[in-house]
Amino acid sequence: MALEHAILVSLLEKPGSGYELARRFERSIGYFWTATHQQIYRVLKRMEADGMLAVREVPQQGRPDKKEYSVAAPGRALLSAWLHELIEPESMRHDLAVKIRGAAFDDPAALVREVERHRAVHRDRLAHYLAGELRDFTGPDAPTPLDAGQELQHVVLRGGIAYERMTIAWLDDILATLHRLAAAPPAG
Amino acid sequence: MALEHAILVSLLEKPGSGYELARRFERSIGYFWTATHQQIYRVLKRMEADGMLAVREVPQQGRPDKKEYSVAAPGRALLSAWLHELIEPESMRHDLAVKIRGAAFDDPAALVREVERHRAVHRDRLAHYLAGELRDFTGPDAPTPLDAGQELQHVVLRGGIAYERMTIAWLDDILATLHRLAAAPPAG
DNA sequence: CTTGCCTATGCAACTCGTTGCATAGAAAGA
DNA sequence: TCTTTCTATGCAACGAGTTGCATAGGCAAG
Repeated sequence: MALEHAILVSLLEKPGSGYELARRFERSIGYFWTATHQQIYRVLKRMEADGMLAVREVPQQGRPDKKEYSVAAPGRALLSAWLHELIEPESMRHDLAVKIRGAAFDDPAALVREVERHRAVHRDRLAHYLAGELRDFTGPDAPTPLDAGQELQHVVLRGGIAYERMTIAWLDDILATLHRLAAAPPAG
Repeated sequence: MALEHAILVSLLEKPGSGYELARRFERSIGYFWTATHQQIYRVLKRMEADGMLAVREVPQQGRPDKKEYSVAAPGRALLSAWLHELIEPESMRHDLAVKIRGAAFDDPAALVREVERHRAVHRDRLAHYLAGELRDFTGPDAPTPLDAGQELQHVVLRGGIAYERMTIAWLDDILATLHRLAAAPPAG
C-alpha cells in the first residue's frame, strides 16, 4: 500500500487538496507513481478518518472551495515506520514486452507503428524531465547550494531521466529487430 | 487486463498447467510481468469458461494430476485483436523513489542499507539474465540462426538487461548522494 | 518419525486501481 | 450562444492483485 505513503510524502513537501495532489501525480510524483483522482480522494478520506491527516476547508473566489490536507503527527509516524521497513525490489511490468513476444504468433511488422508511438511518448517525457532538471536543479535559476530535500528530489529525477533514456534505446533496439525480421526470409 | 494476454502468449509458446505458468512467471515471463498462482488459477478458469483455452487432464506418476491448458482458436483471436490495439506507455512506479523523497523528512542515512539490498537483488537479476542470454541466444549452445520467435524473445531479454544495468547505476547514484549528504553539514 | 519442501489446485476476504458517471460554477474561445 | 476546459469533489461498479488458509501425496533431511 504505497499510495498512502506517496500521499504523505507529497503532503509533507506541500499541503494541498485532492485535486492538487492528482495534478502532482501527473507531474513530479508521477515520474515514478501514478494515481487517478478517485483513488486519491478515497485514500485521503480514509486517512483523514484514521487521524493520519488534518483537513482545513479553504473558501476560494471564482472557483469551488477546496479541502486542504496536511500531515498530522500519526501520519508522520506512519511514514517514518514505513521508511524503516524493508520493501521488495520491483520488476519492469511492460505490456509492450508481452506484445513483442506475442508478435511471434501474429505479424511482427504490425508492431512497428505501436513501438514508434511509445518512442515518441518517451522522447517527450525525457525532454520534459530534462527541462525540469535545468529549471529546478542545474540551471542558472536553480538554488545553490541545494538543500538535502532538493538533492534527494534531484536524484529521483535523474532516475526518471535514466529510465527514459534506457527505454528509448530499447525501443530503438526493438525497431531494428523488427526491421531485420521483416527484411529477412520468413523461415528459420 | 494484460494478465490474460501474458497467459495466452506463454501458453502459445508452450502449453502447461497453472502451476507451471506460475513458475514461468517467476522466470522468463516474470522478467516483465509478475503474477501469483491464485491470480493465474482464477484467470485460467475464467478463460476456459469463456472458450479461450482448452484443458486436458494429465495423470502423472508420483505427483498430483495436472490440467494442461492450451490456446483455443478464440483465444488466439483475442490475442491478435489485442496486438493490433494501441496501449498506453507505462511509467516507472518505484516504491524506492517514494522512500527517497520521504527521507528528506526523516533520516536519509537510514536508507543506505535498504538501497544496498536493492542493489544486490538487481545485480543478481542481471547476472541471471546474462547467463540466460548466453545459454539461449549468444552462446555456443544457442541455435543459429535464431528464428523470429527467438529473436523477439532475445530483444525482450535485452530490455531486461538494459533495465537492470540502468537500475544498478541509479542505485549507485543514490548511494553516492546519500553519502554526500551524510558528510556535508546538515544545514542549507 | 517428524519436519519441511515440492508438486498441484483451489476458496475467501480483502485492498488496490480503473472506468464511467454526476455535480457545479467560472472562464475562454468558436 | 454554445461548447469546451478548468477547478473541485464524489459515488458505483468492476476488475486486478494480495494474503491467508486448506487439501493432499511424495520425497528428502535431520
